[in-house]
Amino acid sequence: MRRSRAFIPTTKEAPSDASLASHIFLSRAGFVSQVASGLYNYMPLGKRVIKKIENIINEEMSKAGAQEVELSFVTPADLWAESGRIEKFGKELLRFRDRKENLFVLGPTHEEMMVDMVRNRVTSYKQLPMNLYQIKTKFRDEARPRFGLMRGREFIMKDGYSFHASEADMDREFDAMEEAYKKILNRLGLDFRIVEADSGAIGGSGSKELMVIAGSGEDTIAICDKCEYGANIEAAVRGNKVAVPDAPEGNINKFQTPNIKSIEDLANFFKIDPYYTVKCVAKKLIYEEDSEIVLYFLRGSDNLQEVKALNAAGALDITDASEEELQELGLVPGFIGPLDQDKAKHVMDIELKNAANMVCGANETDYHYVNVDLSIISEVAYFYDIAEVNEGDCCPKCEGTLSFTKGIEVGHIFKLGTTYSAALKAEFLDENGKAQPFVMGTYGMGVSRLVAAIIEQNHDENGCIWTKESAPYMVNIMISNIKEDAQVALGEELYANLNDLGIETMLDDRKERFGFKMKDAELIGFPYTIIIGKELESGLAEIYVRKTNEKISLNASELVTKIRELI
RNA sequence: CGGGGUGUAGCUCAGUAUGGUUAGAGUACCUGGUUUGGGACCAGGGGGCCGAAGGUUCGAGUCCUUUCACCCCGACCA
Repeated sequence: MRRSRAFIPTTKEAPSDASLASHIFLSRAGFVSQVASGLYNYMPLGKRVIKKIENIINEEMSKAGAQEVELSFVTPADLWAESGRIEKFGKELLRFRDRKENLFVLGPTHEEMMVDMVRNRVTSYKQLPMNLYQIKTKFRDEARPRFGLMRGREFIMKDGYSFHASEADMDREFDAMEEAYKKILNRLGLDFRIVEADSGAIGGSGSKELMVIAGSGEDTIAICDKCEYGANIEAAVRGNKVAVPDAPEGNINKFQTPNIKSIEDLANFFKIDPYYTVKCVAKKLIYEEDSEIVLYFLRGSDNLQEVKALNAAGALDITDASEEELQELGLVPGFIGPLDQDKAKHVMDIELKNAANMVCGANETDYHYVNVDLSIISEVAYFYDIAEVNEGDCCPKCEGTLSFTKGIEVGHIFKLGTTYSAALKAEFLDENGKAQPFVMGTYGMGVSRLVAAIIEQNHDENGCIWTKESAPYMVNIMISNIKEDAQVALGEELYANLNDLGIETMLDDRKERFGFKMKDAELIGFPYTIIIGKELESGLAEIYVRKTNEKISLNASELVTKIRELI
């Protein structure tokens, strides 16, 4: 492509609302333009990057034996009613009626559609397993889209669904997809981590997220410094503490603790480590029909992980409980303890099982118990892992230490089981001629989010730095002075040669000054820029490497060879 | 969905407290000239329903009401 003819509207200034590097540079370099909240146009460069990513996905999916399909974007609301997700998805589903007043939704994900396409067409175990996927625009009417391509309302996603006759076969495919996804991200040149994730309300036996490591990521992940273990903070677990603080000694006793309500005050009052205090976090759990107050007890040194708390109660939603609501139940905020607790349902953190030498509320204003041995209630109480891991905690898999980092979720793979096939009555006949629902897996990867993730991880103060397999063009040939015939001649010659070699090349043939064109090349982020300039008088030219900022000076005749060597 | 903010040229923004000629700057764009290794310079030029609707006024970008859009914090996010 000739730069003089290309539609690449670069700008010196970023849109005022952009704060993230990817958002700023993708806008400034003319890859995307915003249309409305969460809606973006892909201009030629952006479209090329999208295609690059899609091609890699297609190649790896094909190698893994998956077949590409394309499902209708507009989907009948009936299907969503059938699976029960029309309520669950709520306002994120964009609904509308056609001229015949039939209700439709724009697909935010396509489990229902895929199952619908397969049911009654795949009817025998002999046809299984089967893995179908598509790369398609999705629409979720997010309450608050943000960060440019990172979280749009309309976005491009690869979504795949596999159908199996058994759990074991689904597990096998799940692992195969994890491998395929690894290859895709490696080819894109990304630093990523595959982490354990919360399976949430969707159920299933497992889910993993593919996180691109970036400070601007919206997810916190806990990773081990010694092994491969990594998990979303929502799902992270920890190993046993190596060193625990010294325990206070004594017999159980009731102590007056005037106005001592917080863990900090309590620890100071008794001069003990918060590790030996019992914290109570009261939450209101929302279910389909009603709601209730649930008390969560955990060590004073820990914090409640809300997603875990939600899962422990099997509720739809969790919110804070107000003091009034607690008092109505006869609870005394600040002094709530687990002993003789009959006012509200409660959940104990797994670490409190048989914990000794604890200080906890006495369920009475201004009183706490000390030296409590919780083994006295450990037979009857409900224990669940509800604590959020802390930095410095032990890895659950090895001797290592956990630390936190931020990640961008670019993929999520799920073991769905029979959730959707059962709801939509998608069945096959097994060896015994018995009808069984498909055992399913689902595999998502955010294509447009990957574009942003690549730049989040690969940029500097001057602009984008595309990785080799994601770059819109591999080489940019810059003619420094368009009035110098020799420079133009060499540029044209190289342009023709590189194109013949199948190397995607941009020829910057604009009548602009050197600095202007360099800034432009840096902003766009071509991996390599051939600079044809003054030194041509002595037969030399340069190759500028965007990633390292180095300039390699060499004889003009060696340029093509060197480029082929570099790419 | 709660709380806050902003809408003026393609883009970034002045101007609005205190209403008053023809609404400004930078940048981008067009023409001509000079320049050509790090976002050049000179001269000339085009470009605006001041988000929209209603109102107050002799007069509204500026005051009032309504509304829409976008952004930020939070809640939410297979």
